Amino acid sequence: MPDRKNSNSPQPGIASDRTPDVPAPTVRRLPQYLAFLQRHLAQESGEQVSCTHIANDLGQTTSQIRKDLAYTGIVGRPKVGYDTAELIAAIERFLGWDNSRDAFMVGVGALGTALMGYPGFADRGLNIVAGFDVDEAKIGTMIHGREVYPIERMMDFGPELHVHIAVLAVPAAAVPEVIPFLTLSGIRAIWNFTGIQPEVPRNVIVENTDLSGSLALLSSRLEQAFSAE
Amino acid sequence: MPDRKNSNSPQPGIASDRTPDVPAPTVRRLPQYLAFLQRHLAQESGEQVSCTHIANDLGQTTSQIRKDLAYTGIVGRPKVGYDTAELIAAIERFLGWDNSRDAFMVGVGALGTALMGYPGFADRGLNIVAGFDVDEAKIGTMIHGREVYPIERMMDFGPELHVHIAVLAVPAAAVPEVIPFLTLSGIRAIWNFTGIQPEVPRNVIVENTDLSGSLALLSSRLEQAFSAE
DNA sequence: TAGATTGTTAATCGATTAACAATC
DNA sequence: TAGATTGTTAATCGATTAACAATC
Repeated sequence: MPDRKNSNSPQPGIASDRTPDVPAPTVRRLPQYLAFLQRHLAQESGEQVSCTHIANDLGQTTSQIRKDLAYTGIVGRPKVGYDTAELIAAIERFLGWDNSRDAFMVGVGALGTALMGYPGFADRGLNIVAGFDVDEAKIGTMIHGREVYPIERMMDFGPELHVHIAVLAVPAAAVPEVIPFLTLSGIRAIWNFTGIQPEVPRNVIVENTDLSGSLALLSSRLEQAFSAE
Repeated sequence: MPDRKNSNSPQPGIASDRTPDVPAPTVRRLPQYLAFLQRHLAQESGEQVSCTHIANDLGQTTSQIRKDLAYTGIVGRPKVGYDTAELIAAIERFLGWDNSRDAFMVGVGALGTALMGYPGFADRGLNIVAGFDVDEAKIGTMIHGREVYPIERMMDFGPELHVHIAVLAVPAAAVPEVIPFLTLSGIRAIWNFTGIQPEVPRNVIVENTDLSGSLALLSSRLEQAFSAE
């Protein structure tokens, strides 16, 4: 049996798939480029942009910028560079940020509440339409204009509203008991802020955002700096 | 001139430095291990733990666990494994999470407010003692028990309270005007949630936590999954 | 045209995984 | 002792950086 895992070799005569296995680090950098390009477009003579330009502003190499941008499918012009508006459109399209998608907030404690008020989500097409919690006291309240429902109701709303994304911000200990509600509601992607890896069916996408990992990096560098004194 | 950059070769006769250049991915994983170990210690017969044990729970390889743990300086015993409590202590010590450190929250909008109410910081020794903002309406209010001051006051409080850490959660556009206040206040480490790379003196540590990078990864995988249907 | 910039291949770098001798 | 697990070195893998021909 041939090992086809991660095969990057294009098969002759067969059109290549839409997304040819873009490295995660590249995808993570795209929003940075996007933010720069939006600032750049607002300036005088910002219609065109070169890799040198982007690299200087973001403190990266031109090689990396060129390689990253190539994944979005955009084509530049030698000597000239890229058309800024076109490049913005290409990145947004690649990320799906040109359409808005609805999502549920699961767990409306301190972090969940904060995230619901964070404009960065809506700016990027992620539209939180409702909150869910197990806490009786929170049910029926409004958070930044969205109502909070008992978690069981997700199984009604999910299929009804065709919502496939959940932002998970419950306490770590509650993760195992909450996950079944998500999977039974038709959720296909979970943005997980709990720090616990949830057990989900293989077709459900989980993206972990772990604040403690970042804090660990900050802490250890600080330790190092102080101990060097 | 010999190239000493990133030299890992220990010099004979000279005691090695405290922190021998631990890879960032390793540091980011340590909090995961810590969380597992704390759960593990609470169980029956959780006094000892092996790499196999940790790897199974977290879905990683034993090689990686062993390598990561070695960086913290802990020594295990063949056949037996590690002493759980000792391993917890070693990781906390490595990260500096065994002492608490004070920090300022700069920018108390939606995200800043949320982060101030997030118990995960205090659990890991990061103690937010005050908030700062430019918005007149917010000054003087209390957020989760901490008062909000005008940003200029940071230059008084920083040196007075010996606070060296700032959590930065102002709008991206406000970053350039806010940074001078931090550096003039004796801030040495910035946990940056703005998505903009701030210009700081070389001795100031900046750790970027960019939610949009994570969202980008989630979005692109979702795009891919939907387009495959 | 001449020169700057792209697109892409090759070289380098660093992290992960595999393997295995040492050890309790 | 026999066998499981550590500590560590070697092999693999993948991302970043460098280099350069193609191009407008």
